[in-house]
Amino acid sequence: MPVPNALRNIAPTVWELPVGYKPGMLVPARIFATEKLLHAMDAGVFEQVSNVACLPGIINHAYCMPDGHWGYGFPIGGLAAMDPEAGVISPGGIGFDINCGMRLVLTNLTCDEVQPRLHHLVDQLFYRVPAGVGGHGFVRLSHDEFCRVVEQGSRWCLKNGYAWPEDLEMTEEGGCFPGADASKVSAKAVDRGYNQIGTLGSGNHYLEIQVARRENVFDEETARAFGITAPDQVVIMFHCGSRGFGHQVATDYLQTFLGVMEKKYGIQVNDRELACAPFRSREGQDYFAAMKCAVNMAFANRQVILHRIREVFADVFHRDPRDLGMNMVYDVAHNTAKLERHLVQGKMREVLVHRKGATRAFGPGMEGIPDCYRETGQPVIIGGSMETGSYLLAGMASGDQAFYTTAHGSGRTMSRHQAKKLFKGQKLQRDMEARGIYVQTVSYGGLAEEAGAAYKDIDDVVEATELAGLSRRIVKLTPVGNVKG
DNA sequence: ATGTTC
Repeated sequence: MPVPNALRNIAPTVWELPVGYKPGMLVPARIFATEKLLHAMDAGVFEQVSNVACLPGIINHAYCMPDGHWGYGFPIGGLAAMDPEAGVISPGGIGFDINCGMRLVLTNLTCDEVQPRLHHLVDQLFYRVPAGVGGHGFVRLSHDEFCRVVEQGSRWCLKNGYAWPEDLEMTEEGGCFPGADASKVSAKAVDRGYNQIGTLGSGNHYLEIQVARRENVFDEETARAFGITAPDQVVIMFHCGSRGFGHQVATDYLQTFLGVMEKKYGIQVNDRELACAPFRSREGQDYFAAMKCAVNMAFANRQVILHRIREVFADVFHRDPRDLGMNMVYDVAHNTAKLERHLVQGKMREVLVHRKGATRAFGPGMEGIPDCYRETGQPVIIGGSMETGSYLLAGMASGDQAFYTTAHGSGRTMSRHQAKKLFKGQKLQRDMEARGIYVQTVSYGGLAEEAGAAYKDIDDVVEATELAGLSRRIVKLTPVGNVKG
């Protein structure tokens, strides 16, 4: 793919489109990538990241991570920090699947211990963690009770027996963004979401049994701090978000913003998909409060899924989940907007950070990460495709160059439509089983869309984040079992 | 991503 002529190489893994690349840019646009990944990016990335650079109140740069690709308004892999007083909030900078994120859970089992029961284990997970479009969960909630879930997130789960106390500490922001207000959420969103707690969803959402092979440990000391202590230790990784609920919240407020952006607030954008409102406006604050509900719904969703996973392991291995060492490493969000304090031009100040397909990666010693990770920096979980593996990384002090943010996954190289034409789900399932990965899916078409070859090489993506100083590799994790939504 | 095109 040809890159724009105006693109300048600032450092080996940093590329910049200067102000003036297109009219209206307030700051330069920065792309983190190796030369190989840069050339694998679609033209939409350059178009979209430079459009983001035109949004009112943007600070420093508009950014795109190494796994960046074309998305709704913002690129997926997009990062933009706004001045909360003069800037805007934009749903396109967060994504439809609000608080889509990753959770990584330990076990003290080895691959050899799991292997004889792997099929049964994956089948049970497939049966007990509902997946697929329109899937509904086993938690029966009234609409009113669901409103408490979305205001309290993981705290609701703790009160209702779905969490261990320490799970909350190992979740970004304790599993609850404060200030969530269910009265800012439409009845339609509540109606779509109230029966979706504890469900995986579809698309690239999955639940995976993985192995930390000894030869894939990059930093043994940090791995140990993250709970990876034994050769061929088995871990569980899953990826999902706020389901139909978050989707409806995003849809509702995109509509609202389109109605007021120009007429009421006089804001012009290059693309209607960048619909936004001043952060301090009524509409902006309402969306922020509703978005937090979706964030908390996703935290609660992943928490209830973890509860179900623990039940399945207890049944399959006839042992208590505590005895199986099923503690969380961490839970990271990769589709959010959040007020954070950052050093901007030598001054600590509050900024509104939009991360869309981009993971917070706080470095060592920073406020807001668990004490046990103070020395190492926060754990960062980056999911690859179901065929090629995933990574556990750590935040770095040099992450300050991008508001302590890193990549979130592989990034697609082809559309879902193309992948479906190229791959056949049933054959893929057989091929993967021959290579030691047992897959269960609700949809063979959906499986084909997620073929490893439809994604960039995860090794390339994490290498780029490390070279750029955004996050460093700790352990590569290899899949042996997968439940595909 | 998504009661996958109100």
